[in-house]
Amino acid sequence: MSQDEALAEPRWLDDREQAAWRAYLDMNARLNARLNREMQDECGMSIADFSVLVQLSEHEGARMRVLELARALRWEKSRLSHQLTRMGQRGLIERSNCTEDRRGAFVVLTDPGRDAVESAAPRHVESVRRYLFDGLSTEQVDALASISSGVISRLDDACGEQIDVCDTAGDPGAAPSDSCD
Amino acid sequence: MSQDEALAEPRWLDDREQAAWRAYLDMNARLNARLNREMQDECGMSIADFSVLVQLSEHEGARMRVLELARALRWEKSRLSHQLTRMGQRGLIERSNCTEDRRGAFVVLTDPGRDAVESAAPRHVESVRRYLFDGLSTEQVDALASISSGVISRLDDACGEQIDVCDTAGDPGAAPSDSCD
DNA sequence: GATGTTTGGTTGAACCGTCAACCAACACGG
DNA sequence: CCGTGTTGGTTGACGGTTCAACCAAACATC
Repeated sequence: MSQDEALAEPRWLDDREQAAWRAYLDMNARLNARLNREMQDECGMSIADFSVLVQLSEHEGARMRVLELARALRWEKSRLSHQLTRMGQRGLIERSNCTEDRRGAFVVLTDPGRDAVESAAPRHVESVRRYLFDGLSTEQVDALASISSGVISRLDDACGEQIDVCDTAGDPGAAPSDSCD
Repeated sequence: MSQDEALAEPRWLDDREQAAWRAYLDMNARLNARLNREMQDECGMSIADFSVLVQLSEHEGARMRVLELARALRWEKSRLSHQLTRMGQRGLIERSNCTEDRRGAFVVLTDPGRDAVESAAPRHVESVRRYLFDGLSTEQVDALASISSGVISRLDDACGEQIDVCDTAGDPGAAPSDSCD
């Protein structure tokens, strides 16, 4: 043990970093938990449901191919497939098959689905405001954005070295326009 | 719909806030995924396993009561119980019953458990450094900390209004000392 | 000492996410 | 037409999380 550590010479976190890391982890866990619970209690669906509905509702025709949706959400296709099954059972979306490419499938927003997302969105934004943005200065907002995008780009870089599910074809900076996951 | 919205008058996020929120969500999802994957691939355990082991190893005697552990991790007791069962099966911890309070149970770190956490810790820190701290200025580190603790305290406040699993008896600022979840 | 309440902890079912396997349809070379 | 590979998508099993129910020991009270 001590030999490994001596060889690897790990640079432990200093006090400030420790404090920041702990606080970040704590915030994360609790903010996610809270937003999810509120969404569940007030709107009867999960944040995951909501994210899917948002993507779909923002897309013209409110219908998308499954993989297109998966890429937009940065989800694995398997996860999305399971999710769609559940959402289909609750009537939030429907699947319809694609005539051009008969392997493919479309996901279509149903009327109840649209109602659900339209009623959930403002409440969700309120929560995000209440817990996050209403307490932040504009500098803090910018700091959060720049920290986040820095981390993201470092993760992207690491993506090349190791195997990972990177979207090879990127539309960097394009596409989605609204608030959600 | 438009009536509800008119009544509730939701303050949508402005562009900066949107950008920050999206970036934050994205960072979160991907950083968690990455850290978890690395922990799994390199050390054969999850971040959850690691967190439990860290708490345990930092505690004198490397043994804790179950609820003490749950409070330290801010986990529900049920979640912890399941987790401990799995970890017990893999030999990372053991349960031993408490003679003073015969309802109670101790969780004890086993030797393999100690080996596992001691080998995992430096690698984990390296990853956190690589993706997060090595790319942040000291101002950004402080900003992250202050943003996080702000959100946490707002969540704590909201805790009074609504039902939630707040630790009523708080040791605010006390206890845990090292890097983990 | 019977009775009710709280505390410490486990269990089972249901839901969610990941992984690996799989299947059907396109695509292309020969 | 036949193989071979790739793409779009689903499925099943398994680990993880939550919820509600449960149990036993402790405590309290009369």
